[in-house]
Amino acid sequence: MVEPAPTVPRRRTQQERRETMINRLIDATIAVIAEAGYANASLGVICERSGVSRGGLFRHFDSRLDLMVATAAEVGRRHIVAARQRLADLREPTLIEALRVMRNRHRDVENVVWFELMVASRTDSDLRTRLSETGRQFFAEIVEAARLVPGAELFGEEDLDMLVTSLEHMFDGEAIRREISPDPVAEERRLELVAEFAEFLIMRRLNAAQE
Amino acid sequence: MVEPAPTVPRRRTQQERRETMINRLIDATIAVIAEAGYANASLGVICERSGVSRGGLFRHFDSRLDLMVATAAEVGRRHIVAARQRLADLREPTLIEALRVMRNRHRDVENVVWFELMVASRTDSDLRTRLSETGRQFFAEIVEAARLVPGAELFGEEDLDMLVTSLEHMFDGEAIRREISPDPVAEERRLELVAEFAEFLIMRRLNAAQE
DNA sequence: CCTGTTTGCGACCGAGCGGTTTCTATCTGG
DNA sequence: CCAGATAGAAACCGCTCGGTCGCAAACAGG
Repeated sequence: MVEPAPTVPRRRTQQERRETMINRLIDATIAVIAEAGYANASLGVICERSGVSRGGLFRHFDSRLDLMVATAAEVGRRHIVAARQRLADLREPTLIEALRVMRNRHRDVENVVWFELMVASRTDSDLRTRLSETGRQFFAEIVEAARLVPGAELFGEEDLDMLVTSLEHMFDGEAIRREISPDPVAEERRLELVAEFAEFLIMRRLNAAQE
Repeated sequence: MVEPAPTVPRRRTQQERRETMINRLIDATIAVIAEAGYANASLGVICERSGVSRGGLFRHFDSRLDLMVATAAEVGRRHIVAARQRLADLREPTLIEALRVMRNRHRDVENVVWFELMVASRTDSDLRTRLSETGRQFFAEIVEAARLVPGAELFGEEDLDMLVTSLEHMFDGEAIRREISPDPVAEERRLELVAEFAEFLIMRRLNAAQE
């Protein structure tokens, strides 16, 4: 019993064929949304990019919306995995290190795609409906990941949620702005400012707890 | 000499005809972008909304891009005018009042349209190029308007710019998020938090100046 | 009032869109 | 090895898009 010659591709199961196809499509969708935006991510360019035909695409996704929903779930997943990984890499991250991780995450394609989907959701009720559950889960997992940062234990769920959301908005806006008119000096100062503020908040909590 | 009967519209100059036409088109464009987003603001719906024909539109704007650029200039103008007005209304605004003004501004149609245009700019190089000058001017005027807030005099141009930009990003993000999944409690807490932080910054500046 | 110019209209155009259909290639279970 | 099922390709469809064009109405100025 020998393996088939390497020139002839080995037999793949239907499930394998299916999964590679879906992965290629989602990868291409992520790349295209990041480069061209949600509205310009047409099935034509996604198919071209992924090397999958239109027919092949519709075999696995019933509509463009379905593809976008699946893509949202995937970028959300990757975002969380990467964020936890980066935070775990530096065992005891300082505040500014953790903030830098967060900022870098928000500059990555995954988060840019998520942002594009959120902005599109505002004016596309179908997309908004379909993404609502994914979104809730995603936001919850973000806050959960934020628990890995020292000092986070001082804040209740609601406060931490609000803090993290505020930072997300700031870094999202910065990520967009820097692709229009970059300002690295201000970016660095902003990071330091936020770090100082976070330390201020932590100090205040500690003092309050002491009394 | 009598005025013509009111049933017969009075004679208008060519310039008047032109200006009312342009105003109607830009007003409609603002409304449509705010409701449907930049990508879905097609000339068809803009014409329908404004009551102007396609031919009429192209008499005054050579392309959709030109219309969008003109719209950007107009929303920028209105945003600044309104912001200055609101700040002037309360003579000596407290920090939290000023922040509330800013937040309300960012929830208004004008700023939503500006935001849509900025997000679209990221992936549309033509739009980005055409809006770069308008954008620079706009950002500068925002920072200038921020000088009306007591405490602003403590900060240099660059620092104030960075602070205001950070707040803009936060409020922009919040304005989008609240149309997807509103959270009024967190919004209020966020405003208070930011006010506290601003006070913290001002205090630190004052102490630093004292030494 | 009358001629030339500007303004406004709506039918029309090619291109690209999301989605369907038809047909072939590949895998599956017996 | 073979019949039925799944995967993948490509031509095709109706529709909407931004933009053009020829014509009629409204204004301008002598």
